[in-house]
Amino acid sequence: MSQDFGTYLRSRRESRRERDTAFSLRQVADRVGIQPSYLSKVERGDVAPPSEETIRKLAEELDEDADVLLALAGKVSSDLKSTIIKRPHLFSQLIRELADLPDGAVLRLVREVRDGEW
Amino acid sequence: MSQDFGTYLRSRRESRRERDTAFSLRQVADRVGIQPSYLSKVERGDVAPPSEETIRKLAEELDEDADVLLALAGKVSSDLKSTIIKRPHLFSQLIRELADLPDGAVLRLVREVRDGEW
DNA sequence: GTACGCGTGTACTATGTAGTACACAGTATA
DNA sequence: TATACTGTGTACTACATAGTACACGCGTAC
Repeated sequence: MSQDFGTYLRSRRESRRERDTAFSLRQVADRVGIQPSYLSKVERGDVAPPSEETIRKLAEELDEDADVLLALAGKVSSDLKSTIIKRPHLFSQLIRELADLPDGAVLRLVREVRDGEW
Repeated sequence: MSQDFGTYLRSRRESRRERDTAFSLRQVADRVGIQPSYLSKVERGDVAPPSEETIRKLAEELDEDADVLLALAGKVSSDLKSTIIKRPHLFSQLIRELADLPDGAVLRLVREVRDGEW
């Protein structure tokens, strides 16, 4: 499950590398501010996924969705956490209500909230 | 912030104790399966809040809402996390959309989903 | 006046998290 | 054939998490 994270990360990096040699493991690690050996271990799932902060930097570097990358690492963005924590009863209810609904229904809800007057 | 957790826990326990002497710190700790000295430290904010599992037991013991207690401890229920992690893009969007809406609007949404045909 | 239950202080621990530092062998480059 | 860059192996670390174990002094009830 957190093996997925590394595998995905590597595939994304390798993919970018085909067009741009600046996406070697070493150079990405340098730009993100971590040791290449560490990134190597992360990509091979040899160690647990990095911290949220490091994942965010990797996401930006590779032009990926941070929320998705965090999810692959088994984490939830800290801003979402704090939103839930501010009104736990309300948000817990809602999320449990939506847990089993199909994508379409949730998406419709997202749009309704965004467009509608709430 | 996690001082709140202990303070709240103590007040809830003391409150129940007024009517039922079985709610001494020692007895609650015993029933929950932790050391009294540890619960003492938790209630006084001397240590960080316990694990989710222990918080759940405390919530049941004191007849409190687990989500609220977890929130006071700065945590989000793991079942909510995994719901978000399964569809990160969808749920992250939605939660950010709702973050700044007033309680009433979110509540209306909860009800709408529960009652409506979705 | 002692046994009991109470909350608390001190000391310690196992496991997880999030990495660093450095050396190494292989490959490409000049 | 040096040089440079590549990914990786090994060893180590600081800090956080989630507690346990045991002893202590205090008040109360018998």
